[in-house]
Amino acid sequence: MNYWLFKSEPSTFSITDLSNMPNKTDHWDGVRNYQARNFMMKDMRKGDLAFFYHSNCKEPGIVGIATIVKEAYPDFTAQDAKSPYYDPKSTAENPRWFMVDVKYIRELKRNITLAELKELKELKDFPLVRKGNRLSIMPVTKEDWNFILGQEKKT
DNA sequence: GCCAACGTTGGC
DNA sequence: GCCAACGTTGGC
Repeated sequence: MNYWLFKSEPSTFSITDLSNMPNKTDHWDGVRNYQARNFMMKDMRKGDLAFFYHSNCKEPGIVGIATIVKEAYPDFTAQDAKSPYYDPKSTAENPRWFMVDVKYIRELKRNITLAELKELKELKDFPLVRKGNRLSIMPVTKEDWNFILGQEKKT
């Protein structure tokens, strides 16, 4: 089993939005980055766990946990000319972009903020805290996953 | 709102 | 295949 981190802007789609979806499940559309896509296609499996990260907001940080309930399949928003994620180069016959379905598990007891994660020397190799990192989906090692979850109880 | 960092595009 | 120009991300 693998661990992940998913970024989302809460003004677009927050952890609360996910928890309010029917069956607390939604498709994770709009990934338009090859590296993120390749992670989804190659390594992401049903049952994997993911941190839900709020980006581009007042207090960026990890706010919850979700799980993968459906493995990579073509992102239909790429073929919808009205969608902001439309990509004419992605066709039904030869889809370029993929998505997975994720289900809400729980919110963390508190927001583990980016500022805080940056302070932790144990996480200095964690991709999220590296300068200029723009990956919207990234792998998390088991060690980092457990270490970060251990921060939840601290104040 | 600013701007550094980064990925993509397209001319050559 | 190089690389300048451009658009986007996302912290601050």
